[in-house]
Amino acid sequence: MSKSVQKEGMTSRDLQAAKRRKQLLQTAKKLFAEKGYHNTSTKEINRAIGMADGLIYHYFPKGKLEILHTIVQDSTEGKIQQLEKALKNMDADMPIRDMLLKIAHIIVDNADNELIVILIREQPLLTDEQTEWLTRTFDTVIGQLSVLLEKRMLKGELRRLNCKLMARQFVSSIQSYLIEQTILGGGKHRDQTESDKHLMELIDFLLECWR
Amino acid sequence: MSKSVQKEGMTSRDLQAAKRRKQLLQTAKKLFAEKGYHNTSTKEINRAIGMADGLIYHYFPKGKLEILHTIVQDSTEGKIQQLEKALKNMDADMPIRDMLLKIAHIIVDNADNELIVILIREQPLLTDEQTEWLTRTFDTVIGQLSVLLEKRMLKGELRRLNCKLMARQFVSSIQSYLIEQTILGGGKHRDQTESDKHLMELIDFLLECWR
Amino acid sequence: MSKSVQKEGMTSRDLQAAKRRKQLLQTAKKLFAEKGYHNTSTKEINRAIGMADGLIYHYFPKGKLEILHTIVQDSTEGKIQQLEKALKNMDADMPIRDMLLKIAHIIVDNADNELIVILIREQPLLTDEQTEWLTRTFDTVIGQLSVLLEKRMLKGELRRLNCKLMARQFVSSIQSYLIEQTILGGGKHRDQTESDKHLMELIDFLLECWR
Amino acid sequence: MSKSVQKEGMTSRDLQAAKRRKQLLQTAKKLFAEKGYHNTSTKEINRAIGMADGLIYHYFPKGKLEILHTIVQDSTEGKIQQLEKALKNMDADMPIRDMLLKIAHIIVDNADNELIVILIREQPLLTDEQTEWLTRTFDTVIGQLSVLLEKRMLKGELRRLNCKLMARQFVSSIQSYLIEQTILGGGKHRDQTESDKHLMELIDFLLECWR
DNA sequence: GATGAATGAGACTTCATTCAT
DNA sequence: AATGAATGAAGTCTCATTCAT
Repeated sequence: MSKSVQKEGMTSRDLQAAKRRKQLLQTAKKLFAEKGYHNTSTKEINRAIGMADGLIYHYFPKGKLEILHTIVQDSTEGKIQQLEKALKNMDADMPIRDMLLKIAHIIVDNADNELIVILIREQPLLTDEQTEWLTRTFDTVIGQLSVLLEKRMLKGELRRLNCKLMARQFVSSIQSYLIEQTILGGGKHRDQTESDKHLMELIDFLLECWR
Repeated sequence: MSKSVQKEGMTSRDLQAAKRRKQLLQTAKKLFAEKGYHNTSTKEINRAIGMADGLIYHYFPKGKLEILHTIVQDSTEGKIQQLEKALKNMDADMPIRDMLLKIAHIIVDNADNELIVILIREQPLLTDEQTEWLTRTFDTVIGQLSVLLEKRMLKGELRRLNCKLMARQFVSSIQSYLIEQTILGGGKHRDQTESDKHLMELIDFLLECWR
Repeated sequence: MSKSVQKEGMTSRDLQAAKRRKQLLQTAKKLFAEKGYHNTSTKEINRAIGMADGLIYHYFPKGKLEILHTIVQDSTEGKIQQLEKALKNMDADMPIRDMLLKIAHIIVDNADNELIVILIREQPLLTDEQTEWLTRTFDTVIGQLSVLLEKRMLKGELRRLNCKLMARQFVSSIQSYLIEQTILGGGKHRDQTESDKHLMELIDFLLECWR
Repeated sequence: MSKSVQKEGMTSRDLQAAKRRKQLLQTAKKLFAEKGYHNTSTKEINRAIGMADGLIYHYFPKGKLEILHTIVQDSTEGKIQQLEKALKNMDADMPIRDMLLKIAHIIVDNADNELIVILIREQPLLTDEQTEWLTRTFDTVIGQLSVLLEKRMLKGELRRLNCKLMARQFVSSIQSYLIEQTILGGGKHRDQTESDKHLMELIDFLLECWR
């Protein structure tokens, strides 16, 4: 009876416990992203949610590292599927500019900033499986994206160019944008509108290049 | 009297000391890049170069963090100047493809992989000055590059496009390439030839887009 | 109303509870003997019998130490009486070899191996009363045994020797045998037949010495 | 350059360190024997010798268990050789009573009480090698002792009996004596004279049996 | 310059025990 | 009776740093 799935038949106590666990993960994620895994003590996590020191080992018997792994697992789980599905169901008749914008948003919104920071900064601490996930995600997106671009090319909406490289170019742009916003950006928090404008600018330029 | 510059009048003892210091920095850099700053103990560094535990504070009185800062300082020092100079002296008559390839190589070779990993992973530990260096480097390269591209555009070698965005696109591509090779790549060590081919492919595609 | 004695008028719930309690004691005894008291957590005991963590304090309100004391109490209770009775009722006409063998078996069978390990290893944790039991048992056995041996001596079945020391010699032999089988033996589990043969050999040799 | 062997060329600092290490082992041995391994905290050991908390890991990097293993190693090392040598060099012309007394004293004096308590109580924590040492010691002593007894038998000083079993009987007696003095005896500390008298009594009785 | 013993704060973790449900 | 979340003291261990030699 998985704690995270089974929601019916849970007593209020189970619910409370599930809530604690979730809160613990959220707080740890925030702190890990902010200050780094090694710079965040378990005590600090506990204090942040007003929890007794030992309780962490009730929820995560293998300790602090299990928390990190669980955070990454929970945050990435299903994301490839979501991405693949979204890309697969992309409407072929939608204007290409709208399509690219939509894809960009899916990637950017899907990738929460805290997760990105953790994945990059704490990568040596991740499991092999999780490290592999990073690579696979890129490849998947590029693969499916190049298929979509190819269709547009055949319809004459784009010049005849190497689709794979077009896809890589698109992903590189988004990646740069994300890294700038998370790792390098540090404190600069631009507002949503400005962010959107930046994405739009990127995509319009790409289209100009590809037409 | 900077230890690393002044070479005349050094006794053999001074030379030995300078050698030790250099070795310490190299080893620390390697370990920091491999396992992260917080996961590398000073003891580990000392053991790696067969040095006594206390001696680290002779070379770096402010301790471990000073080592990190020195590594970053030494590794980045003069790099912007080198880049600026290289970009400024770029031959205007060189075929554009060769020019872009040369620039790409300057960036890639300039940026040693260990440094990149450290700059990205340990960014919160860097001094403000060093953090700023990261941003300035990008801006500098993009600025000068866009000037170079504009010249080519005026000569009719490129389509009329936004030069700033072209430059960003170029830098994003290189950045993606570097990140793939360092942070994400993990164990995959491609050989030099394959790396060169990849860079060439990127540039040829960019040129195709821009013409 | 001792839970382990009173069997009539028990509801099925009482029976279930009595069963649990017994199972808990058995499992704890096994684990304490195997890994030591301090190396066995209450959680481990609970998991082993599939019991909730808190329930241990329903059965043993004073906690873990009470379990140890109860194990020792239950295991030793009545054993001196049994021994005394068995020794007292020893048939005076039985061949002396059979008598000694019978006594040896009474001691060995009476002393279950897990109990011996616990008594010796965790002796500092026992109550004073229980510690005293250990000494008294030895003295009792030696005292009564020496009486039995004296009778045989008077009947001319044995040489004229110090009966007390004969008894001690007998007990020492059995003790060595038991310690070899429990503390030192570790993994070596000889079968019953071989064990019996060893005891017989010991006794035949003693008789040879004493005749 | 082994710390415990090389004594020449040691600076006063080395000597001081060696002294500390020895003191640490002695104190830990005493405390482990007194209160048990799990009941003795590292802090307690440190306090007992006025040492800083972390220093234990300078001397024993693998921690508390390494201290126990070192204690057992140091205490047992060379003891078999000593025993074997002493038994081998036993004067064949010495009166048999004196010989047995001497052997008893070698065993008893060789076996320091703290070590015995630790070996028996903490046996599950020992290395396999150390556990094996216990068995081997018994076998060795019994083997050599039975050779010595056989010689006496051939000289007519003893009856014709099974030498191996005689040796076992001797060792069992000593073993019982030791266990009584250490594990079971608890606080009772008899004086040396009384102890000697007890051993003598044991041996005289054995000789009476064997003649 | 060099050594490594010494320090002690603080990290992670375990565990018996309590208690609301 | 039963559950398992909650508690917090205490344990083991790590580590950057200091300092006498």
